[in-house]
Amino acid sequence: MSSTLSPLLHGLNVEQQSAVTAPDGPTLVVAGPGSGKTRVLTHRIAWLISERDVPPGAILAVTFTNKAAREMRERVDRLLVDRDATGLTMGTFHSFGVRLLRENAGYVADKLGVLRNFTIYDDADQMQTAKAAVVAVNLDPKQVPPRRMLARISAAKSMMLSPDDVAAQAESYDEEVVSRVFREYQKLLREANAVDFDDLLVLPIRLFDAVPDILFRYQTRYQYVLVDEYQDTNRVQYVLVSALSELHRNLFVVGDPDQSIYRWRQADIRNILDFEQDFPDARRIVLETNYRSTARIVALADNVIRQNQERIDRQLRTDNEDGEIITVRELTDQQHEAQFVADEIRRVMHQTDWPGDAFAVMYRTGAQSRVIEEAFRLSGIPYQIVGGVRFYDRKEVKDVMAVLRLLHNPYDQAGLERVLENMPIGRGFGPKALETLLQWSADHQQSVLAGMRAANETIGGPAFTGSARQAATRIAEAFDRLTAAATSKTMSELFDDVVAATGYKEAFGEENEEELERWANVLEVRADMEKYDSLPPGEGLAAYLEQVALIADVDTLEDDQRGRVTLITLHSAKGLEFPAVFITGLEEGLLPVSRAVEAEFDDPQAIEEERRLFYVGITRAQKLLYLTRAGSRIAYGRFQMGVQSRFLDNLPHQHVREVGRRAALSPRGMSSLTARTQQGFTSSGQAPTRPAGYAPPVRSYTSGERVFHSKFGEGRIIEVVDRRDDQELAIEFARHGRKRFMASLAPLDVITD
DNA sequence: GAATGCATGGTTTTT
DNA sequence: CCATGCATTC
Repeated sequence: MSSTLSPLLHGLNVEQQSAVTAPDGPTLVVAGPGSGKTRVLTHRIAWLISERDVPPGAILAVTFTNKAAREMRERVDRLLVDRDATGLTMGTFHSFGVRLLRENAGYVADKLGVLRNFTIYDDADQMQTAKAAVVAVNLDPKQVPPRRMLARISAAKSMMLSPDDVAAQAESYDEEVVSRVFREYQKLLREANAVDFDDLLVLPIRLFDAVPDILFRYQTRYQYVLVDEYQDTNRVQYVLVSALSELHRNLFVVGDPDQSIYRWRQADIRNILDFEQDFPDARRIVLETNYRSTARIVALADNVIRQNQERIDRQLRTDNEDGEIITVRELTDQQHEAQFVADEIRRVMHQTDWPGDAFAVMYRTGAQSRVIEEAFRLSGIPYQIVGGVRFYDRKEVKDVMAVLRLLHNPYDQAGLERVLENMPIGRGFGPKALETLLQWSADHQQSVLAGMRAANETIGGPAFTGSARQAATRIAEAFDRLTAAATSKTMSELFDDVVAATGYKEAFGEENEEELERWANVLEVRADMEKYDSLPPGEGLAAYLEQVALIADVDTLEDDQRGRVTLITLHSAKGLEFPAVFITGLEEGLLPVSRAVEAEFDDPQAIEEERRLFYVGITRAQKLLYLTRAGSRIAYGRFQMGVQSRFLDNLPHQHVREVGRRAALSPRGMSSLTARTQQGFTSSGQAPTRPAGYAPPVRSYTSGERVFHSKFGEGRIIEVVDRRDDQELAIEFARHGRKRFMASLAPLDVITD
């Protein structure tokens, strides 16, 4: 390396540079929001390749989403001048897990009993399997909800517990039940030659245990292991990463404990907090200068996160300018809230020329997007939703996908059930026949398709009734033809065969608008598959299915969707940034979510995680930040009064302007309706008490009041016109004459003296 | 075995 | 409010 500064270090601050050029050995980078974490990672990788001559194939970088991986790879490519990053392994934990299982398919089949063409079960498949498992162990799905079982099973897997482990540790009937369902669930997965998301992490570790040579090969290969979002890794991921980096010990992790928001998914914050205990020689680098947000936003974020008890004290800093004041806004109900967001986006767009994609609207639960969507449609604001019903979750898309899955993995029970239930080809093959088939498959260790084929074998075949046998024969023939097509035709040709052989097209009416659209979605799958036409037939199918299984909501977020406002959950928003951010639904029960509020006394961590989530949202904003809430909203079809979120307490009032209805804010703890009624009967005339330091509540202005405007200085209100949710003010300024403002938007303070 | 209608109960968050 | 599951009907 020459003595001149590497171009890779240009524009990096001292801490960032020391992270990028950190010597070998374990390194922990604690990176606050907007502190250039992605830059550090990409520059580090580029630096290893170009300055340290590390072969790209010796580097493994793990990210949280596919999108992040994609972007990071592009950035590394751009940073490398006369080299390229071919061979660099970059992806999510799950995609890496799949890759590992595929690369060692022979051993995986021998030692773990999972064949090379395994299917990755999605949520619905997992749920179906969990339900079948509950039934199989003679329990009632109504009393033992499969949903909850699935959560428990997933939790167990995340901690690398086997059904036997769970059984051994069981101390209650409840845990006993979990272990039994877990064992059955696992058995069903194997019968279907399927894996769930957790298996993608657990199976590689089991493989390493079974065949240490394989682990050694990967340890040798990956001289450098880098992990992004380390605060959100769970136990399995921790074990995987530790194992892989054990030989070279070049583990470089980046994370921020304050942004840990996946505890419910067994993310273990101790992974990052204890990093230095796990690796006593670890180097620690702290990035705390924020380059993303205005000083006001940073101050607010800092103020919010400081209220968490369980945290390492850290100061967020920025050299950015103050920026615009932050707006806290209360609206009467969720429709008004949505309309406010729409109107405000319109207004700011007009004023700034920012495109729609400069804006993001965030919320705690997916259900909240609906009303916002409606308001946007009415206002003609283009938007894209992250989450909600994904394209690949649409029924018609999943139906077609199920056929493809079955062609790839003839054991795929969940796939077959879907086909039989929803496609014309399944006519005449009902639940009874299915049960017979599944039983036969389990008994004979044969695939479900093989069972269909064996329908006419009088000895040893499944004991179908006459009509079911006919149907089975028909189905078997269709799948035989399709299986042949799958190995000889391109993906788009295969698609055509699939819809023809299953009679699926006929299932859609011609006149019905909705059905036409659903059919259009099916055709969209074809367009999607065409991208894989260039691959050899068998491989195209495998690659396509895998891609679809591991795709996440954020992965579909398009950067080139110019002009579209992003609607997104707070969870999905992690790692993103936008010039303007609206965080909606700042109400008790929503943010923090009710489950956390209920658990408040048993589990204070739950509320703290909610606060971190709020913090993540705040720190996505670069220039403008709005926090909104509705005074009431319709939940479960019923009217409900809202109580302001505790997270709006104690905001630094110099950075915040609160605008809302005149109605007093109710104290928490009782239903707001009750609170208001009680207030109505109080004769003391005293305002309800508030926690100390609470910023003055939003107020309505009255004519004659003296005010201070941040730009025009002192003035007096001479006219007030009430508007919906707002007031129009005419103000006479001492030095600037008369001006008109909307109360909600003008940077005004009332001069009380 | 399929279509239709009613009741029920459920909402965090996601790879 | 909604999606899902179950019962009733043909």
